[in-house]
Amino acid sequence: MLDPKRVRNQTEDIARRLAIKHFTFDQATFEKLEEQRRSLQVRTETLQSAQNKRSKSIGKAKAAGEDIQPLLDEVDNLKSQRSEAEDQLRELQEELNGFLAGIPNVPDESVPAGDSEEDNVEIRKWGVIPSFDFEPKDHVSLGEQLGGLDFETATRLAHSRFAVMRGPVARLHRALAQFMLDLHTSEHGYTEAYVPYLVNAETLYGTGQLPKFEADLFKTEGEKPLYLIPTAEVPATNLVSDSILDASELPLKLVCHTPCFRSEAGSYGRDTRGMIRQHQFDKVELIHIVRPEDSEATLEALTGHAEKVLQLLALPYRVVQLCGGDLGFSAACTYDLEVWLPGQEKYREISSCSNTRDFQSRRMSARWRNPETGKPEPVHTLNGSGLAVGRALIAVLENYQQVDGSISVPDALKPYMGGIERIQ
RNA sequence: GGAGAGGUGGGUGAGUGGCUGAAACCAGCUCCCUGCUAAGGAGCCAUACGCAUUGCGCGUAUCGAGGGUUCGAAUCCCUCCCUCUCCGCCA
Repeated sequence: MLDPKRVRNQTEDIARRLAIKHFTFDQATFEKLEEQRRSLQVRTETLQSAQNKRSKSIGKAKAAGEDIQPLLDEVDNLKSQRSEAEDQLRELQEELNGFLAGIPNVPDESVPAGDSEEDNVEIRKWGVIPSFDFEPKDHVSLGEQLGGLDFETATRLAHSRFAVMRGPVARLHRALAQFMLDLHTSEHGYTEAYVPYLVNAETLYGTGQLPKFEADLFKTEGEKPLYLIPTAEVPATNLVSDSILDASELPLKLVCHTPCFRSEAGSYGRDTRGMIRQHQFDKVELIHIVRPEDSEATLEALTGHAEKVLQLLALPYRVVQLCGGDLGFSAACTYDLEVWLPGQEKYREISSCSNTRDFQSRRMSARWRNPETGKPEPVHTLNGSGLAVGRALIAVLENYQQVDGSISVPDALKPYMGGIERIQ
């Protein structure tokens, strides 16, 4: 949610920057709604105030033994006017809220213009792209050959876009998650958190998935529906919703390993082969809750923490800054980490690190008490994958493959593999 | 799932229809006193929105949530949610 005051005062600037995100801000509608809201609110409150005054004087008049009938009549009249104004105000308020809730976050000035992935800007590269003296396979053939990746059975049990893992490959998957969790907690100062995998609509509203992106979510049946989380960002960021944090509690750094569930509506035909794009995948998520003045530097640090995972796994990658057209709804600025996949001979996204500034914190009412003003002010929230576990598994399989189709275990993962040095 | 008890400000906790946005205490903040420590004294101390901003400010809403009764609700009624205790069930 954008700050309504800011939208009012800097309308032109907001509209210009939202255009970079390919969002057309309907200034006329906003101004009309805002003006109506204001006059209705004043009217309602004035009537309410008058009514309250009469009601109070009734008590006094009664105690003094005076005739209260004239006052009662007056209140009756005020009341009908007020409830009419109230109904109009409520209706308008809902319309205005709906309008504001649908506006994406304003991108930072640093965000490059562009329409899609193609226009993202490469910031840096790390590592050496491995050269094979044989034709490298992709993870699907490698996984099937090892008996560790099974998509057919998963489809029988559930649906397409699910995977079954077995044996050392399943263990490698677990090892990756454990390794990431240990790295972030012991080297990068994160606190581990375990959170619900099913959340309610309010929680999803807080981080920005609702109301606009319900189609991407799995929803449970029932009187009070719950949704499977599409990322740990949702429950983990909402840990601070509806609260006022003390300055001494910031920054809050959380790491969270969860499965993620995405319906991937609208992605038919994309990455249908293999486990690049699944309905269910694991992710280790990094969350920062910070003071506003710290969020820019924090995004750099957060991205560095995710990069460290790839560096320790010796997987070549590059960092790109997302262009306006590729930026997510809640993000003001995003860096994607793209890992090299020899099977595709391409860099593919393995992490996305975003600064949402006060966009999510306003929606979920997460504030801190600023010692300088003594007032509660919205915190800044950031999130980043550190990393997507399924895609990390793909990257390890493809980059560490040997000529015979076996996989040598990366040094960093050996402590987690119970003595297995090679998967074959 | 069944029975009972309860949800009030950062915390404890008073408050059964008007003078209660809410006593008191604790924590916190400011000032005074004090050689240090300890103790003491005075005051401040919820949030959101709006109006006015030359300045003190003023208004509305909020006592788990929503609805109702009433001129007037933290207080009465209804529904829901949550917490605790006991029972059942289970990991």
